[in-house]
Amino acid sequence: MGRSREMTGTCRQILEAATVAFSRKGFRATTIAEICVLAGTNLASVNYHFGDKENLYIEAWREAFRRSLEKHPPDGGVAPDAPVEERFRGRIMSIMGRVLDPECYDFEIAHMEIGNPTGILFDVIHEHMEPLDAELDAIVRELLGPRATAEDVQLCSMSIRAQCLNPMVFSMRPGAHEYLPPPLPLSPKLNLVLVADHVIRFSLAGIAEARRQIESRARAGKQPAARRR
Amino acid sequence: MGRSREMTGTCRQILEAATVAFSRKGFRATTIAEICVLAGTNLASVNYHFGDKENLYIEAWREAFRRSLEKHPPDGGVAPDAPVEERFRGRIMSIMGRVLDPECYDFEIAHMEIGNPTGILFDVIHEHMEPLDAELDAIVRELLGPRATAEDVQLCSMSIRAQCLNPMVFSMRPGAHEYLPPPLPLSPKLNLVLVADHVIRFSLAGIAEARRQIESRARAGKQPAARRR
DNA sequence: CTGCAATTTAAATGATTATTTCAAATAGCT
DNA sequence: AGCTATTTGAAATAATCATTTAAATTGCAG
Repeated sequence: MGRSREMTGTCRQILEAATVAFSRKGFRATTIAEICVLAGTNLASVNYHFGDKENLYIEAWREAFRRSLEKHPPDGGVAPDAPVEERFRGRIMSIMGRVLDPECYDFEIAHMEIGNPTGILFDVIHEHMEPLDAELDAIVRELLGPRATAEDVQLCSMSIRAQCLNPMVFSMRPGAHEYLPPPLPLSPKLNLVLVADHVIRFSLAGIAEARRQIESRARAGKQPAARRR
Repeated sequence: MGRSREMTGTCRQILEAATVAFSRKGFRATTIAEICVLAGTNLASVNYHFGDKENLYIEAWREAFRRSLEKHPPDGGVAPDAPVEERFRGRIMSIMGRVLDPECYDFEIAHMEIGNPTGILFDVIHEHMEPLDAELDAIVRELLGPRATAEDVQLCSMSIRAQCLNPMVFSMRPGAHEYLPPPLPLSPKLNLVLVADHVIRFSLAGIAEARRQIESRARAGKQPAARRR
């Protein structure tokens, strides 16, 4: 079968163009024609190599995710036996790195999909993201101490993720305004390390406070004749 | 001129249908036909009463914002001379109320606009939101103490807003799954008071930590022969 | 009750835009 | 040279919508 074991030039160019295009405009607003122009290939190439647009969408997200994690390992390069605060820092740096890195498209595509759902991507995203989410949750649980309930963990994880994903919600990625029509009202010049450091300190303080509350709640519920709420 | 001083039945019905429709699918994906079906009016009624779709979009957001604030006053019902923590709590309750209340559409429409910008709404949104944003910033500044820089305030405000808006990003508003195709992976049963209380405690702790850092930074920069970083 | 202006209606206009397919051309390999 | 994988350009196919128009209707003032 000639060349093309996997990923001949055209194929790869389409894939890369697709990740960019889908991350900017989402599935519906992106046209195959646009992708092909960006990829420098013929209009028919997408259907030839990927069958249809939906399949390309899935493959593009897979590829974006793979490359994103390759560049920003989820543990942030921190050893698994490092102190929990260090492991926490590593995770946040990794997530925010992926969110803010203009070469990473996985979160952007996922965000577009959530904002204007097609349903095409939910299985793939869930399958790939869940393990990472669970690992972050485990670290948060560790920080909250042994008395933390699942709900405690969920609330704190929510606060943390919200902060990490926020720059994406407001299109504050570097270069975003080159393709986004109107200059958005709030767009501080942000610097990964500055923001990530802030998020880490802010969140560790929030978690410590939650832990205090959890432990005082546990004390109150144990020592005297148990009195709930 | 007959009846219709302002807002005859049809007009109001269109406006209400439009806020709902735009908040669900954004400007582009919403068709005039859809709005008219939802409003129970004729297809031509939008053009007759509002001129065109863009103008309806603007009017719909205006109306959604007005009603949202009417239901959830920005100060959360806390007196202006209350302690700053109380005023902070009031603001958060108000914002999260608006975000999570299924009858409020202002944040949802704004979020759709940000995710898939048309530019049509930016002026109106900015004009209406800025004062409120500034008021929250002022409270954060108060909490951070006199030594806080604009950047300190900005970072903390960002963390707070991120947490408040997060439920919207993940379509966790009550009833969202009735019109959103696929059930999203993470959708905890959330309760306004529970989540808002968490956000308030979490954020106050984060702010307190930031304040500590600001003040130790100020001490370090003053007393000894100034040594930065 | 008449006539006028505001509203509502149904149908059509008109213009656009995109995915997919196809048959022919090309290029690489043996 | 001959086979197969790819690339090409163009066309087929299809699906929509915002907006306009002219006719019908409504409600009120005179």
